[in-house]
Amino acid sequence: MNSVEPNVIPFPTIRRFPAYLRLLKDLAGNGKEWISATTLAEDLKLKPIQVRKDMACTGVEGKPKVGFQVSELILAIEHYLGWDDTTYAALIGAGNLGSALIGYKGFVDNGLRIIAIFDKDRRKVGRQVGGIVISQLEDLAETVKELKIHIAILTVPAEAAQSVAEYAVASGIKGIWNFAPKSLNLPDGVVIQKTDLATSFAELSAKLKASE
Amino acid sequence: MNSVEPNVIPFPTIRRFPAYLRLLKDLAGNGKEWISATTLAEDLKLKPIQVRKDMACTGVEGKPKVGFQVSELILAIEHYLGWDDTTYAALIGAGNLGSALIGYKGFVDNGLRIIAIFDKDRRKVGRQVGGIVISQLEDLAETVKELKIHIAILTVPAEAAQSVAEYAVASGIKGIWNFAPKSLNLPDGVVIQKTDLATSFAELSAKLKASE
DNA sequence: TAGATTGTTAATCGATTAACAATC
DNA sequence: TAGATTGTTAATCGATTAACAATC
Repeated sequence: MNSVEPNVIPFPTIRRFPAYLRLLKDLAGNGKEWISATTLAEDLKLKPIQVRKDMACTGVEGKPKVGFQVSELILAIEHYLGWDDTTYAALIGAGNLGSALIGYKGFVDNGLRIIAIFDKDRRKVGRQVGGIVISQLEDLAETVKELKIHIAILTVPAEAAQSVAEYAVASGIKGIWNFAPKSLNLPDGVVIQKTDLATSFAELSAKLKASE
Repeated sequence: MNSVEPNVIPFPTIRRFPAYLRLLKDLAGNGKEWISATTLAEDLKLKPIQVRKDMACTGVEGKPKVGFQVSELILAIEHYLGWDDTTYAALIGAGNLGSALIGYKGFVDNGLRIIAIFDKDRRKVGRQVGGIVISQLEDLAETVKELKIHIAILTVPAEAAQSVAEYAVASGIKGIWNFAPKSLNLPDGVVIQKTDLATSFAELSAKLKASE
C-alpha cells in the first residue's frame, strides 16, 4: 500500500470480518498455515472474488497458488477491529438480556470485558450477576473514570433508553451498544450501535414470506 | 400500483420497518392519526426522501400537505412482515441467551411465540423456563408436527450449531434463527437468519476507531 | 391562493461481480 | 511448464439521494 489514504474499509466488509476471524482461528487451531480465498468462500457461502476483495482490505498479501497466511490474517483483522486490545464496558440494565450478556463467553474473543453493572432498580443494587455487584446508576460517572470504561451496553426497557443513554454520555461514555428497541438521539461524536431483535426477525419474516 | 410485479421490497427497507412500526404505534397510542414522512425522518434520524421511498413500498398512499394515515401504515407494515399472524417457534438450547429470549416480552409485537424448548443436556430436560418445560431434542419432530411450529431459534454452542440445525431441518423446521456464532450449511429452501453479537460489535469497534 | 408535502423520474454513490493479466 | 490462485481494472447492480412536478 503506497497510498496516504486512511484506508477506509466498507461496512459490509467489516460485518464479514468476525465470521472470517472465527473460521481462521478454527483453521489455526487445526494447524493449518495457509488458506485460499476460494476455500474461505466455500466455507462461508460467499463468492471467491468477494473474499479476495475483503482480504485486500486487511492489507495482507496472498501468494498465487497458495493463498493467505492464516496467522497473518488473524492478526490483521483483530488489529483492525481493535480486538487485540481490551475494551472495558459497563452494562446498564440487569434484566434477562443483560444477565445473558454478562454470562456470554464469546466476548473474550472481541477483547470486550464487562467490568461493571448498573441498574435503576434499587432492589437490584448490591446483588451479583456473574460475580459482579450491581451498582446504582448514580455511581456511573465515577466508575467510568476510575475503571477507564469506554462503552456502555444498554439493556434497559425502551421507555428508559433515551434518558439513560443521555445520562451515560454525561458520565463520560463514548460509545453505546444499544439493545433497547428504541432509536436514540444523542450529540454528534457519540458512537451508537444498535442490536435489535425485531430488525433481525423482520429479515427472517421477509425471507420466510419469499420462500413460500 | 398497476404493476403485476410481486412487489419486492429491498432488504434495507425491510430492516427499517420495525423502527417505523414502533414509532407509529407510539404515535397511535398518543392519538395521532396522521404523520408526515418529514416528521418520521426526524425522529428516526433518516432523510425524508428515504422515508418516502420506504413508505411507497408499503403501498400506502399519502396526502400532500398531510402525510400518511398512521393506522394504515401500521397495518400495511405488520401485514407485509406477517406480524399480524402468530408464528410458532421452538427454542433449542436452554442456556443463558435462550432463557433471556424466552423472557423477552417484545416478541408479541412480532407475532412470535416460543411454545417449546429443547436441550441436548439430559439434566435440563424436565425443568421449566418461563413456564415451558424443557424437552429432549429427540422429541422435536413430533412437537413440530403437533404444534405447527415453523421456526427454530438456535441458541446452542457454536460446536453444536451445524448438527443441531441439520436435525431441526430433518424434523420439519422451515426457518432457522441462528444465534450461534457459526455459519450454517443447510439445503436450499431452508431459510436462515443469523443474529451475531460479534458482527454487531465489529461495527461498533470500527465506528469507535473512526471517531477517534 | 400559497405552501407544505407527496410521488416520480433521473443522477449519484457504493458494493458486488466479472474479466483477465500477473505470478508462483 | 501448466495451472491454480492472486490482484487489478472495468462493468454491473442496487440503494440512496436529488430535482421537481403534482396535489391538496
